Amino acid sequence: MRQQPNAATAEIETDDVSIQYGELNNHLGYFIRRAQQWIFRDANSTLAHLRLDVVRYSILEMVSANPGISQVALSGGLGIERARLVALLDELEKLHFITRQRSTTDRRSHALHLTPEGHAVVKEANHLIAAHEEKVIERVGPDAYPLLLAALSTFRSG
Amino acid sequence: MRQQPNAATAEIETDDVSIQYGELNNHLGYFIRRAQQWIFRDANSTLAHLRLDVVRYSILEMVSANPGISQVALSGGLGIERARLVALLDELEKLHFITRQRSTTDRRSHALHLTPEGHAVVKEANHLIAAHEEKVIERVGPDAYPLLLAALSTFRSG
DNA sequence: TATTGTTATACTCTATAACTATA
DNA sequence: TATAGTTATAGAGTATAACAATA
Repeated sequence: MRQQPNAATAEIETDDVSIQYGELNNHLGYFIRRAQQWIFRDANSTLAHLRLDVVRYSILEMVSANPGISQVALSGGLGIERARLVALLDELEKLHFITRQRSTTDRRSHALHLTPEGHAVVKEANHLIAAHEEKVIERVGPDAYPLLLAALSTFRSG
Repeated sequence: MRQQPNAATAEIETDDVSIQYGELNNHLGYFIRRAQQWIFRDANSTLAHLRLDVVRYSILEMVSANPGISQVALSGGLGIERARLVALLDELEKLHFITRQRSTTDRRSHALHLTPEGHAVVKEANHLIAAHEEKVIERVGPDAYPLLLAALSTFRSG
C-alpha cells in the first residue's frame, strides 16, 4: 500500500511520474516481468490462508488433472527443476495434500495422487483463483485476455 | 538443449505429450511464468558476453533514458527493491558502466549516470536485444505482439 | 548406458527491518 | 518526522552436479 503524497511533497515528486522507459517500451520481457510481479503477489495473497502459493497450487492442479503423473513429467509440465520439485512435494505430502506411490510398471518413478484433503483444497483454491482471474481479466481488458492466453501458450513447450 | 528422443524411447514418451493442464489453461499467471522463463533465458544468453543480464541491462537502459535518476525512482520504475538495487549498482559501478554522484539539490539521493563505456555497452545490448525481440515477435505472432505490449502495460504501475 | 528420484551446494532474488545522513 | 541509501538477514528459487536404484 503506497501512501498518498501530501501537498508539500507532491510537487517534488512530479518528476517520478515523467519517468522515461526508453527501449523497455519495446521489450515484452519487461512487461511480462511487471505483470508476473502483480499477478503472483495478488494470487499468493489469495491462496495464503490455504497454506498454498501459485507454485504449490499449480502442482496440485496438475496432479488433479493427471492422476498418477510422475515427478519428471510434472517437472516438465510446470517448468520446475526436478531437484526443486522434491522439496515442494515433501511439503505437500507433509500437509497431506498428495501421496507418492512407487509406480508398479517402472519402479524408478513415483505415481502422484491427491488425497481427499488435497482434492478439497484444490477445489477451494480453484474458486479463489477464479475470482483473482476476474481481476486480471478486468485489468488487461476482456477482449485482449483470450488473445493473451493464446499468444503466450506458445511458450509452454520449452 | 534437449535431446531428440530416439526410436526406442519415443513410444514410451508419448504420454508426456498427452499431459493435461486442467484449470491452468485458464490462468494467465501460468502462461506468463512459462513465457518469462523462455524470454529471460534467451535474452540472458544473448547478453552474457557483455557481462549483462536482463535486469542489469534494464537498469542501464533506464539510466540512459533518465540521466541523473535517483535510486528510489529507478527502483519504482523497474520493480526492484531499493535494498536489492544497491548491490546491482555496486556491480555496474565496478564494471565502470555507471556513476553515482551526490545530488546537488538533495544530498540524500544519488544522481545516476552512464559512463562512456556504459553508453557503448547499452548501445550494443540494444542491438542484441532487438534481435532477440524478433524471435519473440515471431513466436507470439506479429499481429498479437503489439496487443500483448498494450494489454500488459497496465501492470507497469503497481 | 540412461533415467528417476534424491541430496548437496552455490548463487541469486525477495522481503523485511534497522541504521545513517539528510531533509 | 519522513526519506534516500545502505547493511544485514532469513527464506525462497535457480542451476548444477553427483549418487543409488532401476530400466
